[in-house]
Amino acid sequence: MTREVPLPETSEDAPETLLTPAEVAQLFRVDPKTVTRWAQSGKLSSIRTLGGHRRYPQSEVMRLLDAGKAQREDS
Amino acid sequence: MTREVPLPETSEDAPETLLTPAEVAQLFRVDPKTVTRWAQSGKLSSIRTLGGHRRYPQSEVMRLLDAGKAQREDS
DNA sequence: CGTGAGTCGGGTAATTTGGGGC
DNA sequence: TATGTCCAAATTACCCGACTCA
Repeated sequence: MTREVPLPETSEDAPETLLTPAEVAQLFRVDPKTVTRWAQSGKLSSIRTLGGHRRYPQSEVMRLLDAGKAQREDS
Repeated sequence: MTREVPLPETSEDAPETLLTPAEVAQLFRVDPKTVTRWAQSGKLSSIRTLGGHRRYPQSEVMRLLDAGKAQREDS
C-alpha cells in the first residue's frame, strides 16, 4: 500500500516521466551515444542525475517522434 | 489508530516535507538504491528515522532536479 | 499483534559518460 | 555534419536476506 498523505506541493509539481538514454535510443533506433549528442547540441532537453547520467523528458521525446514519423521527408 | 503525518503547518516552523527513497527515485528515474548512494556520498542530505530508514527534504530534491536541467536551445 | 510493502546492507552485472578516431 | 564503434572509468541496476514502516 502506497503512502497516502496529503503531499503539500510546495509549488507546481510536474510529474514528468523521464526516459533513460537506452530507452530513447531504442525509440529512435539509434545508438545511445547519438542521443547523448542530441542533448549536447541542444536538440533535446535533458536532466542530470546526481551522478551525471542523463534523463530525457518522455513528453518531448514523444513529440519529436511524432514530428517526424507521419512525414515522408519534410513538409 | 492515530497517524503521525506531517500536518499542513499554518504558521512558523519550516513545514519541510520529507520524501521517501522511492519517491525521490521516481523523480530522477533511478533506482531507490541509487538515491541511497547519493545520501551516503553526501550529494543529498537525509534524515534518519529511528529505525534507520532515510527521508529526504522535498525542497532540496526539487532544487537538485532543476539544477540538472538542460533545456533545448530552441523552445 | 500480524501483514504487506518498503528500505535497509552488501555484492555483482549492466549502462552511461567522455574522449578519440574512422 | 552526422552516426557508429572502441576504450577506460564512473555510475547505476538487479540480486539476496533481514529489518522497518504503516
